[in-house]
Amino acid sequence: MGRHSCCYKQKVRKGLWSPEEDEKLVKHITEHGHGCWSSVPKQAGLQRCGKSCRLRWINYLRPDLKRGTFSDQEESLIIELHAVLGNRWSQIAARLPGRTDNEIKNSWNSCIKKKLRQRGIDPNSHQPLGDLKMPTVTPENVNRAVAENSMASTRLSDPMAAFSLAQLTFRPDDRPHCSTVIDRSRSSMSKANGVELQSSCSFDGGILPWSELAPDMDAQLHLGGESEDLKWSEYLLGVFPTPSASQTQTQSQQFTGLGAWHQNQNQQ
DNA sequence: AACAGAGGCAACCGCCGCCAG
DNA sequence: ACTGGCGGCGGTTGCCTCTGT
Repeated sequence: MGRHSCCYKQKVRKGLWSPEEDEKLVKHITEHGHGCWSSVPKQAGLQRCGKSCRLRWINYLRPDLKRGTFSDQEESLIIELHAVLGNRWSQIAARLPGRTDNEIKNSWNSCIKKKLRQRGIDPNSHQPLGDLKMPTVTPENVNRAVAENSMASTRLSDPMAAFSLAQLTFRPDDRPHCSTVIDRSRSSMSKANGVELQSSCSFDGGILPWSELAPDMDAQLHLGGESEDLKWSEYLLGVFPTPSASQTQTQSQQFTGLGAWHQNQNQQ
């Protein structure tokens, strides 16, 4: 249990991914798809375990990632979804196109929780701190609500409506800046983007279409926050070719900053 | 300028569920 | 029915950067 067999078979590298490793993984998946993750490291020439490759791809190399600061709408949405789904980050991520469960989880733990407490809201129960009269949003409650609604074609709209969530949303004016700054010098920052995949990279793991869950927020989500956010794809455009361009360039041309990474590695 | 503490974030660990043999 | 392999998930860790002194 735990560690997969592939991790025992060969000596696998750990720690931050180098640009070369990213390049190899992107190249392999772009050309062949990931298929069986456990075989990806070998086929791609990586000394990593399959799980590590999968994680790296899903969280950083996937071309449809948005990255950058969470918009107010996204943060509010995360809070609302967390009130209903709890720590089911993958399901929450499924409602936020371009966001990963890891990113949302990190944001929740480092940023959003703090903000909720500052507002006098318990991030676990989503109720005012010290207010014990209100029914608590527990996993049991959520499960019950979800189960009840799943009877009718697995819709979650009612559980969402069952909880009064207006109190949980942030006002845009007083939010402390919660930034995910793209640091170009950081060694492990992936440089991949704009790669068209054969394999699916859509958010299809959700339990129902986003439009069914909160149809009117869908538009807001795509409009909000874009202007101030440094979009991952935009950042990467400078160092990584667009899909059309990538087909005519060698992969080695698509990555920059190798020197910085080597320097970093040497320092260690 | 140097240091210490806090915060952010990438990656790993361990567990679970599914599925094929 | 059982077992092992694998994908997926959530929790946690540890490194790096930032910020305050």
